Amino acid sequence: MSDSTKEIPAAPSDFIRDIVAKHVAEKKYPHIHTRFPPEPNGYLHIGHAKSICLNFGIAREFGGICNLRMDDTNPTKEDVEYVDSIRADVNWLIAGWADKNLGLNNSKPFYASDYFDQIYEFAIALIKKGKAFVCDLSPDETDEYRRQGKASPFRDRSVEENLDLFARMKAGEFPDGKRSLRAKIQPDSPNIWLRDPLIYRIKHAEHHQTGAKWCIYPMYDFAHCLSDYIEGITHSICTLEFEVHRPLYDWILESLDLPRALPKQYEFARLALGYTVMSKRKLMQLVNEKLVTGWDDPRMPTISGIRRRGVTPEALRNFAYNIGITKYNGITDVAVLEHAIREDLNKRALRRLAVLRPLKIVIANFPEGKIEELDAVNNPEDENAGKRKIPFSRELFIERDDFQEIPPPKFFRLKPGGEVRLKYAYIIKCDEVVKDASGKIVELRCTADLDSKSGGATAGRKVKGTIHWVSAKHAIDVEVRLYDRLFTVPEPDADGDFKKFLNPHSLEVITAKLEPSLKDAKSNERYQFERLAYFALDKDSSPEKIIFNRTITLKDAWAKEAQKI
RNA sequence: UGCCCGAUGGUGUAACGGUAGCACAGCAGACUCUGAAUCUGUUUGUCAUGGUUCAAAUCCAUGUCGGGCAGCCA
Repeated sequence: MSDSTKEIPAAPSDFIRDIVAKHVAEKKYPHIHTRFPPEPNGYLHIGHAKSICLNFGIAREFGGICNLRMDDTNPTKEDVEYVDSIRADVNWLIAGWADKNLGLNNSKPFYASDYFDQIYEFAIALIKKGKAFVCDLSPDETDEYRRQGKASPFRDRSVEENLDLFARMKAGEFPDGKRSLRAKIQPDSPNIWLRDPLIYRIKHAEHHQTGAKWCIYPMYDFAHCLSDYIEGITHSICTLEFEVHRPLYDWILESLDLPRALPKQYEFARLALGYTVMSKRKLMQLVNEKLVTGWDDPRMPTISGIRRRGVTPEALRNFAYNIGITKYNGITDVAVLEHAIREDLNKRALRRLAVLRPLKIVIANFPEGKIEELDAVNNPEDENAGKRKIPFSRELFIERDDFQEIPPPKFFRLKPGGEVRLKYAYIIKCDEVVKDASGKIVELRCTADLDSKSGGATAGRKVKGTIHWVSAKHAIDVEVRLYDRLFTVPEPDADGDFKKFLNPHSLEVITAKLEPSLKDAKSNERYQFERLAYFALDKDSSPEKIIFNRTITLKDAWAKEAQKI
């Protein structure tokens, strides 16, 4: 099987795609048009990635377009910093996959705020139809009336008075909260969102896009369906909590007697992932309280954090594909994400030798000063990745974990008197354990079977274990950041304070010994330090100070076995 | 409390009235110059009770459990 056919999974199927496919078959719309509408009030997280993959995936599979739209109707919570991060994250996730299906407005995202003039006109049209009114009730009174299903006493104002008052709201004559524009639907509807919902509120606040132009802003329910209509969206896909809003979405559009086909809203379950939190509020808390280094901290479930950690967009997309789309609110096992990451990295990562926690060994029968250049395979999964040379000498470092003075059963690494193969090099035997005054092992004296090198006379000799190593005088000392799960429990936000479940060991910074070729590591490459984990250069890495992030460990069957003992 | 939505192995998902399948995880084994990868085998499931039907995970009713909404947030 060729790689290209292997890498493109069969088009996924789910209840939303089934609906779209049916509409395509019926030729219900000239073309399919979706949208991804984040509010720029925080960074995108992996839950948004699910939505991006759904919306752009549909556009891609059905030859349509997916608009990137900032849902920016609440200026007091939003910021351009977030606009910029959202653009970067979306572009990164869809690059080379659905970038041709990305709908932009003069190479910029769409903004709901671009439509404020039109939305205002739609509000006036609604007033003229007698379907909206200006209400003088205070916020508290409004709540109370709606709870009781009671009509506002201002419900029956004349169209003229409503028009006048709404114009004066816009002109800035009233303070925040003094009046609002409400849809006139049904004060005692069983659906709260049909109980004459607010569609415009007064907010004397500058907007990051429209500046000081407005002091009234449309509510989500009013702006969203109209933005969809204005952009010609056919399928407006959102998460389950908007399900109860759907009748309002339809009511607004139908009440306006619009000439073109109306968009329809469909809802799916948002992603919940084990061992993390997903709400923007909680993520913001972690950032503000400096419990992480920022929105793009590699431990964060944000797209920027995941990217910085070293995960590729392909892995994230495969994950999104694997979890499916339903209306069931479940919690996805992180193992599914981790599997998608490992599967992707296994195919692409360049293999390298690196020792995280060094233990010095001396090969007594290897001449002092002699250096051998050994051939090493860059990627056994990809022949085209070629080979490289790694230096071998008398003094080496091996992983401390790879030696046990008193080995447990089934330990087939190095032990006193035991043999092990040094990857790409010789079979060695441990002759002597050297300790310091405190009893700590500081060095191992070994001898090598000098014929056992690859291609040598005894190269075929079987020993149970193979371990990695670096040449002591050639290895480079590099900062390596070892990341682990941010939380210690599968559902940190199940109840109470999620912060008490923060994993104190979610980051460990060490100086590791790497094979010299890693001096030239590239930020767009992925590396596997053999037998350990996958790594990528951190965004703060420079030639002067190289920094590696551990993206994810290799599966470790020995750790599991050792636990049983 | 009212309204809305949902329920298939441990987890996530498929089966669209006709053989309950897939992935992850788990377990056992093979292979291995990565205890990785790969390969083989395997444990575990239709929320409950009624009804419709030759036939129900699927349709209907009731119940149970879970989620959402009840901001001038989105």
